Amino acid sequence: MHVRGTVAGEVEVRSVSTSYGESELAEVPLRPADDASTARGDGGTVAVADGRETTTVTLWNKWTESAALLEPGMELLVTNAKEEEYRGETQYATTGESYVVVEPSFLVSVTSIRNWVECPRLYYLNKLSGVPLNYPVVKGTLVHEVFGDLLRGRDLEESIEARVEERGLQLGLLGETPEAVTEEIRENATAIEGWLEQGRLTEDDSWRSEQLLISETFGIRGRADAVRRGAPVELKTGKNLKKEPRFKDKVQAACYALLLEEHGGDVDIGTLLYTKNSALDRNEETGDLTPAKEFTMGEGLLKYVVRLRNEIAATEMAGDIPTGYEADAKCEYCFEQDTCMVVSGRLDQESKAGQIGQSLPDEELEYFDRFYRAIEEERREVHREYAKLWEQTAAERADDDRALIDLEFVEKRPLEGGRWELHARRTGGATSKLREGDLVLASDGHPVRGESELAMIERLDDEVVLTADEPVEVTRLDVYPSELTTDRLLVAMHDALLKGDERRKDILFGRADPEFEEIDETFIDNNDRQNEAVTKAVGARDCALIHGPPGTGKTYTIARAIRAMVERGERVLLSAFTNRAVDNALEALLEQLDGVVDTDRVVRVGSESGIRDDMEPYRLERAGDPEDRVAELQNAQVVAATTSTCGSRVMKEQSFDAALVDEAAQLTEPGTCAAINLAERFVLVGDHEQLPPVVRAENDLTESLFERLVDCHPEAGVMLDRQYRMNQRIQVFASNEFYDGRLRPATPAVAARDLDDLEGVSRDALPESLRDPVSFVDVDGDPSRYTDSDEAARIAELIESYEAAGLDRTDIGVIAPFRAQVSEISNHVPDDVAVDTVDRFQGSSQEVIVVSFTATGSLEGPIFEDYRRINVALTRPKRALVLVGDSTALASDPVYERMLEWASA
DNA sequence: CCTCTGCTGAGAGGA
Repeated sequence: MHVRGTVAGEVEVRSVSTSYGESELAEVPLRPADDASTARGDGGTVAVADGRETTTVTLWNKWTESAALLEPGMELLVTNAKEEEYRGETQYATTGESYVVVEPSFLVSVTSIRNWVECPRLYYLNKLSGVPLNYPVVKGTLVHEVFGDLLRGRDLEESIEARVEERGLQLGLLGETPEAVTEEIRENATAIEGWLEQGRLTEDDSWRSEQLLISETFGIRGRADAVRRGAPVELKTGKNLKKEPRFKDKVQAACYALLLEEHGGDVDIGTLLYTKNSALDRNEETGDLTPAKEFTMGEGLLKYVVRLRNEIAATEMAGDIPTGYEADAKCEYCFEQDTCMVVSGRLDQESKAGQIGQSLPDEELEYFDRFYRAIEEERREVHREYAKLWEQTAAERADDDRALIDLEFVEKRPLEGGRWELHARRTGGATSKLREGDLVLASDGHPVRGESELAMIERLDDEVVLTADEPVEVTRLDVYPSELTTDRLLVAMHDALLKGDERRKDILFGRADPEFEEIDETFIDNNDRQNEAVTKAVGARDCALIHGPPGTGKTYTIARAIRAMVERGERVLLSAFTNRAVDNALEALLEQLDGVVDTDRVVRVGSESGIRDDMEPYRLERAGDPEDRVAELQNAQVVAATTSTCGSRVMKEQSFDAALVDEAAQLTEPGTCAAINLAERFVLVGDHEQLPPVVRAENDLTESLFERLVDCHPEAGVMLDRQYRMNQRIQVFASNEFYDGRLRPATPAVAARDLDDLEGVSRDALPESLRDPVSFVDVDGDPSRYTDSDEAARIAELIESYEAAGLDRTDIGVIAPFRAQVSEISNHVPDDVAVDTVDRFQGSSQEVIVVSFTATGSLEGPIFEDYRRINVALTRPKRALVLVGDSTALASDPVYERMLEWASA
């Protein structure tokens, strides 16, 4: 039986004498995890400390190593345990068949285990500083891709040509030619092909390539290069003339064996394929001509791998930093020795390799610590998402919008290159977070336990079209939780602190004040603050901060500033958190650059699905001739990309004179660093009175660098104060409440904006209660929590009134706080009315906005407590704003009460 | 209690 629970106290390891001799054991007090105990904990009716709640699990011998990692509160799983009666109590103990898994829901990747077994410090450094673009790695990846193609039956030459072409940009940045790369890949691939051919002649092989595997029991995930007759085959690009595979390679294969075991296999053979071994390299001991080395994986190795995995999970849960002493690796043979010593020295960390260099100042060490912890907390949240793949039922996943269940499989079509196109039909109208271009887990029923594969969503309407390596008969799609963003945040912070220049850090840490060059030029002649903002941005030696409240033309200001920089011959990076914001800013910039710079010197970097269709002509194609690809990027005077893409290997090779970051108040500090790390100077543009960064955990990431710097260096900031969007009556509340009354209409025409200005619209045709630019409609609250159907019905009537007065439905937007209410309203109103959450409305505007407050009783709840959300909602309309809600509930909060007074005036 | 965008990935190798 399996025992699972939470460690309920301190664990001690001791020795005992048994009939087999001296043995080690650890007695772990465990509070079993079962549904009953969870329910009781919630209700609080049964004391948690109740003795009967806790049992004891005895871990024997080698498993005591894992026991020593345990802290109270950690999760523990013991498989195949035996039940024992001791003094009238039921206890458990490991058996010869047992595995002990620490924090099983923390999925450790196979690569992590492989790095860790070499040296835990190597694992840490890899996580902290990432792997830069280098040729051996790109070549390795290419050989793997070709291997996969061969297994899927693709022609060798065709595969090599296509794969090299796909990586044109990377190869170009590395200065490689297609011919030289092709030649090298061919050498490795020939070894593979020969070996495959041998197999085909002698036995009936069954193959599967590139399989993504997740084990909920062992807490491991990874992607096997290939599986042959149920056993893992691991491909290596290097040479190995020894008799045995390298130990870390064995460990890697053993990880896949564990993963395969959970998926119904029973494997004890692993194959390592060293593809640089050629026929000429006859092994002296064995006489081998083949690149393949088979080895037997004993139970001991598999258990050892799980113990390694436990060390990683425990370290991550505790937030510890490895020192290298955990391993008996020899530092002098390590490729990363120098890096390791520098990082240890700069961050003042204990390390087996020793430290070199001067430690960072205390405030930087403290900063590193704080943000390292915050980012790792985010990472653990991503891991919680993985765990939900098996902890939640399909229906729960669907309710959380994280899965589409009930798909009907239609067909699979083979694609060129051995991949597959999968078609399925949606049988319900369920919503989900999934979008076209997303990478998902496509399964025939369960994302972990069933047949499952990583797939790309090509189309998502009534029919779902996916592409994948294997032909899964897909009936369900799950969001695939990715650590990529977290990885990049950590690397960005590392680069800012350890690679950033000293002057930059003086500014970031408030040790020096930003300086500005005198500029005697007028850029914008009808708006002083905009002109000042451009002047500051252009003249900044370090940084400038532009605070742009709603409708104040910050996008235009950015575009004008970039044009001025480009005219001075500078190379500029344009960035923002979302693809939408990047494309908006780029659109405005292209207008400014018309006639100033060739459009082929403006490049948009990002994925095809992320970039808006009309910006596609500017998108940097990754595939093609290396020289061409790299020229397009290097010659670009303006490069536009999301901050996340700025952290990619390709972008990290680029450098700029200036970085302009739009919507900077929505970015975490490390997120902002990913962009500004690439430039000499930076300009942040945003509004910290609107929505803050989206983070999973509450921590230091919730305050943006923009907001912190506005406080720290007010002299570097400019606030745009004239808005071009709202009728004056609409603007008043936001101006007073959020901008100290400093926001005002840019022109009398803006101030007087009215529905009557629109063609065919007559304000007098509206019911009297809606004739004012701001109106309030009182609705008795519906007691349900996140929806209000009365309110939705009332909103539908309001829309009819506006339509009757001549307004086009596409000029109306409806904003609600909850997604549930958004879909409730969508069911009541015609399709061409835009209905969305506040968060998604940020950055856009409409002629008429209707806000559904969906609040009853009290306004408790984070959604209402963050007033920045109301600021966004109330500042979207140009000519008319209608607030719909329960006045009693709204009046219970002073800010909302003031809002009511204003709306009803 | 809620809001929710990014990312192809995970692993590529060198004594």
